[in-house]
Amino acid sequence: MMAKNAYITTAIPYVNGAPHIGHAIDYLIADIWARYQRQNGHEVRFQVGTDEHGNKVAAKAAEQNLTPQEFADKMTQVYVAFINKMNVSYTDVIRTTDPHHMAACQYIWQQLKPHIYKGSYEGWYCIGHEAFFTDKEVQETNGVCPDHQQPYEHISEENYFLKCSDFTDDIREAIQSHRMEIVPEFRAKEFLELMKDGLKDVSISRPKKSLSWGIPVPDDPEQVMYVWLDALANYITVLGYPDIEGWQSYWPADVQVIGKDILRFHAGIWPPMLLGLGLPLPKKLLVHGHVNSSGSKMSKSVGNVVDPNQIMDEYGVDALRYYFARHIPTLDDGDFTWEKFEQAYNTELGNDLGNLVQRVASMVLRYEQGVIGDAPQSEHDMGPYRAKIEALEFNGALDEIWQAVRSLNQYIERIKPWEIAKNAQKDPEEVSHLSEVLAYASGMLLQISDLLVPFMPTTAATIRTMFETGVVPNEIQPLFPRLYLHTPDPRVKG
RNA sequence: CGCGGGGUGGAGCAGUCUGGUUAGCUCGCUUGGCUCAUAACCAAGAGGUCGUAGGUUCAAAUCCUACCCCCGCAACCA
Repeated sequence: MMAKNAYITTAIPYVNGAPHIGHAIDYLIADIWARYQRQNGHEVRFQVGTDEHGNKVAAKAAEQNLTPQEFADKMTQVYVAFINKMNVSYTDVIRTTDPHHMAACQYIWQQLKPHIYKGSYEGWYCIGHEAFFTDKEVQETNGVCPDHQQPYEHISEENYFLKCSDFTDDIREAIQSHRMEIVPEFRAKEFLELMKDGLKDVSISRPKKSLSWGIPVPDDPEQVMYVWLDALANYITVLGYPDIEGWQSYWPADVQVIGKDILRFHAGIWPPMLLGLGLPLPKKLLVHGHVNSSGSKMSKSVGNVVDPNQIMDEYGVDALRYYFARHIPTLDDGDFTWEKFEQAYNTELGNDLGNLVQRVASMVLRYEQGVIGDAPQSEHDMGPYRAKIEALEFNGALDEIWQAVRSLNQYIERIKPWEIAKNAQKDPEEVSHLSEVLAYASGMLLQISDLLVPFMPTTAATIRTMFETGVVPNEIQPLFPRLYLHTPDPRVKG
């Protein structure tokens, strides 16, 4: 069978702030999917990137006495370093300031011209910022810009608009028929409800005087592209659209991973763009939830923001990947607390998995001098695991892996290799029995390690190298040593 | 009557569409067992008016009605 091409995308973060847990979830979900597909022989293209235009970036750059490009370069490095640290197996990095991307956006604009018209955009404008603010922001600040101590003005200006409304019926049909499936289902319902009166046209440009840092609109030097067209286009420009051969073999994307906050743009603006270009719609939009902290939203003012870098520094990448993959439901909101995290780390990673690996390895060392014998290949039923992954419920797939971990622990308890070892001193037949049992256990661990590959690639590799050569190395380090950095250590009395 | 999601033992969830064995699972807790292992592992147990009140039915967490509570969203928030 020929390897099938597969394409998965992540939302490109706006570089005016540092990477946070929301981004981490995005990358992690996409990476799990990508690694799973590769394991199954697919050729995977996996895009990450950064969104770098706009006034906020220009303003931040000015604060630091940098040009917008210099600032964006710096922030992109921060993001790429973060993505690497998470061990994300991306294949492409797209930057909205890439010359090819910018040229492609201008091409896209030209192609979309039949669906673009000039209109006026009304909104709340701050002269100090030279920018518009949303109703929400205006409301929250009681109509006065906190930075400039000036009331927002309600003004209107000339903009180009994309006629999303032209595509309402088509898109509704695509969602309902699952030609563009929105997962989970309730998000699809939510969006269909939102668009029931038709998609709204969206402003896709700003006058140059109010938005300087952006891609120029073709044939109109007074206008600059606003974020939507610029940022959303990345999903195809990164593949080479329109002029670099090869993009056709990856578009439409199999899965586009997004957060629930940006569903409306990916379901209401992006598809009209694609249809306007005559391109097929993505097959799936995977909408994940948000991560709360102790039940409430993470916010700087509440002071409950958790830095994913800290988690990785303290417990390692795979511990972060594990917690967010298993304890944050893939398709819904979840909760992070240090207590929950450390609990999961110590019990599930340390006691269940880590200790299991350790006990098997040490028995092979102690009873077999490290040499793993032969055993009939046993197959744990992978059906439920696969079903969960196909359904994009990665937390459920991890539950299945832990079933396997548990049953191996039970098996060892039932067979009691340490007793066989005692008997083997008198009864030579027990020698081969013991060898068989430990070989079976080692085989199970190899299988578990395969199942872990998409989720915890480093751990999976460690387990594999430990058992696959047939000789267990003498030095065994605990996979997940117990850590009590944020909760009291129960081993310490008093 | 804006829209959506949800209320199941201490915590997190499954089960609800297609009513029907003792309401399942993970974590925590208690007790027991074991000793290969990271104070780990295994077993048993305690703990639940399935949000509230009605209704349908031989039978409801599951279907119907009303109500209460929590959480998101409410179009340019990258």
